[in-house]
Amino acid sequence: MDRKYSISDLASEFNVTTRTIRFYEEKGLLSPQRIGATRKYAGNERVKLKLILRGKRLGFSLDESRDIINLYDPIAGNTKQLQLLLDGINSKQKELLDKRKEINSMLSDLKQAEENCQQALNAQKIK
Amino acid sequence: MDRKYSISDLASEFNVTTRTIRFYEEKGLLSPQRIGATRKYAGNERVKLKLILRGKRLGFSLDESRDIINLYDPIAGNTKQLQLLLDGINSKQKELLDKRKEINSMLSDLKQAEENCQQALNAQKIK
DNA sequence: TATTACGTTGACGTTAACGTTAACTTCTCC
DNA sequence: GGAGAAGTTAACGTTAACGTCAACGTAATA
Repeated sequence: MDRKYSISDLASEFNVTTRTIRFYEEKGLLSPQRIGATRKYAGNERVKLKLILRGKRLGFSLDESRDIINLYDPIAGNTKQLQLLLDGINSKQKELLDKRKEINSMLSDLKQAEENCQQALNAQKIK
Repeated sequence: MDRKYSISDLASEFNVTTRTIRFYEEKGLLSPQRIGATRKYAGNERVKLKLILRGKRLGFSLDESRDIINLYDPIAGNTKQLQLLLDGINSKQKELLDKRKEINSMLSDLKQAEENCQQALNAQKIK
């Protein structure tokens, strides 16, 4: 049905303030329609916000998130543009694979710490 | 051999400024030895710095990184302390699993975008 | 011996990402 | 019709994470 959302709809759905959403617009990350002065967000704008917040949780800056969003942009006219877009996508993919590797090593570090901790706890129990 | 490092050794190895390293100390994340007034970093301090920077790349704040470092702390005396430590480790593990999931969905989004882009490029070639 | 390199401690400046407050409009509802 | 509730712009405040001097000490080296 292609619903529309008010600013506070999105704010409460994603647990951010309306100030935050307006700030993202100010930075060129969102571009809602206007009914008079009031903002109205269609589905694609909602998705953008979702992408921004996911980016944030993964340590991307707003500038980076803007770039990421643009990678999904279906405009990209000529071949050169498309090639640039593809390069951007590939580079961001590598970046993410690196992050995933780092997460994995962090997880294995923590697993080690967990075992040590378990060990020490068991030693206490025996006593 | 348990080498020691100067502040600029670490700075150049990890590609940060000495200011950054001193700042981390100021925030209680590092605690190098002193030879006179000069800082000297042993292996464990070097590892801490590594953990901090990895944390940063994954979107953790310095406060969070300090907590993470403390999860590896082998002091943890009594059972209650150990249990708390274990809880902290488990909670951080879950957090990381969440991040990994988000990375995976971002990767699959990008894969989709890549295919679309490839598609469009092929369409250009045929022409 | 003077310059160059590296170290130190302040202390103030900067940027990203919002928070907060003010002053105002517009809509709904009792 | 007046009292919220939700929207707006504008402007200043705040915090984290450093950058950037300045002013100084020390140690090697040309």
